[in-house]
Amino acid sequence: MTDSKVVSVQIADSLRLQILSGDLMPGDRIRQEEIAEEFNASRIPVREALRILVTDGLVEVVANSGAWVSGLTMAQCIEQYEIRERIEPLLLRESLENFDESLLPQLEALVARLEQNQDVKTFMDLDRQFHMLTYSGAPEATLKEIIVRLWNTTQPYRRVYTKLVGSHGLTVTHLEHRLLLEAIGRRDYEDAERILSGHIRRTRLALAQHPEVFKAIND
Amino acid sequence: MTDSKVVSVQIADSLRLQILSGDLMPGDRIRQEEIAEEFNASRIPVREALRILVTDGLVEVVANSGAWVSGLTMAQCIEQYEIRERIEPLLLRESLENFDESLLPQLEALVARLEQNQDVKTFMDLDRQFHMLTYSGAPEATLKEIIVRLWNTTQPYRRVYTKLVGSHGLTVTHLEHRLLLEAIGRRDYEDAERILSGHIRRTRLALAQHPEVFKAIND
DNA sequence: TTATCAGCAAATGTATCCAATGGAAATCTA
DNA sequence: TAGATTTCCATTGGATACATTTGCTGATAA
Repeated sequence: MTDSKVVSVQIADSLRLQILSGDLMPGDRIRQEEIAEEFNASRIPVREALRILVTDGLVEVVANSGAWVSGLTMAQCIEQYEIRERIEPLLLRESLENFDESLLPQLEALVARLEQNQDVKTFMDLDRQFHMLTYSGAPEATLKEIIVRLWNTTQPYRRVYTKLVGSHGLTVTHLEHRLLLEAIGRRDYEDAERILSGHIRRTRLALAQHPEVFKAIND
Repeated sequence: MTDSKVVSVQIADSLRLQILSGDLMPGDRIRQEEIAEEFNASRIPVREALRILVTDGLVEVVANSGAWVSGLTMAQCIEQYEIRERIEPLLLRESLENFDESLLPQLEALVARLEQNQDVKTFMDLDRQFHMLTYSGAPEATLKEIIVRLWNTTQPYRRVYTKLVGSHGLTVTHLEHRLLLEAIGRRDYEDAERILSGHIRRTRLALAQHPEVFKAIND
């Protein structure tokens, strides 16, 4: 039932993966017939899939014109970081109030792997896993949905930025992860919130100093 | 083009109005065929419309089962107010940094009409107009979209609550509107942000004291 | 009485076909 | 030649028909 035999959802899942992996980039056009052929399906489920991805913020559909992978201007991307800065600490607190302590070793392991990692793709994956695991105690509601959406729409720019600064541009990131992990271990909600807010804020400021990231993607 | 001859968008607009007006309530089922007949259309554009409304957070679609008007538990509604509390001040600041002074008389007029008004439906309408007008200087981007979505999904509960407390339960609201208007007139961003945050917070706390609002809607 | 299961009806999911839109090349006009 | 107009075609939007799923109903048995 959850493995979703519904074709439209399968197509949406596949396209989502392609976008988040960077296989499809902002601005890329998505033609219904092309995708339909790819999945041996008709265009109907493709259209449903596109609407689902619009809900995720990953695709833009224009009537009688077509669908494109969503892109952000630098101003929009920064705005999304400002939003995250204000609401992710809220999600973290919700999560910590009901947190499963047995997950701490997994968090620790993720931080360790992040520190040793050199590959950009792996970094994106592990970083996301780490933060989402810190949110695992929070209910599956609007707040989490909004935040996942913000992570998704900013992912292409985060990836290019990460590639740009390289692994030794991430030393502060690793320190912040350590701090966050430690605060969570102490169940110090307030400290954790503050660290997380600063973590996002610093990333935002760093991004703001690299307009070339956006020029690179927006052609 | 904006008058949208696209049937799916027309249907979505109509359903959205019905939900926001309280004509359709949370939990109400939406049958594709029924809507299709109503608009002399096939089920295809109805399905598209439902997906659009999912994006708005107004409808939930379950595969192979059906579509319903979205509803919130009390906890979810409160969470949405907490989100608003943190991000609407941000939108307000964005707006005020680029605000059209000539709109001040309109804001003033809306506040005055709100104070004199007795009707619940009119209150919902004017209150929304007032706040949205204070946001009119902000760019049409993710932040505004998120906030409109939060206003939409919480609207049924706000309506029932407003009906419950009656017009003399809104005296503090009117005072807060006055304060907000005055701060905007002075272009005092910081003060405006604080007043708005408190305005939302107070409403959240008031709602939290009336669980019967949610029981009334959730059957 | 309660639980279970087969079968049926109603609603959703998808395929195929046709209509309508919008952009771009091609043609015409001043 | 520049600009406006027309024509054409690729692509999306919608209608009809059919396939699939769901969940109800009622009969049967423990």
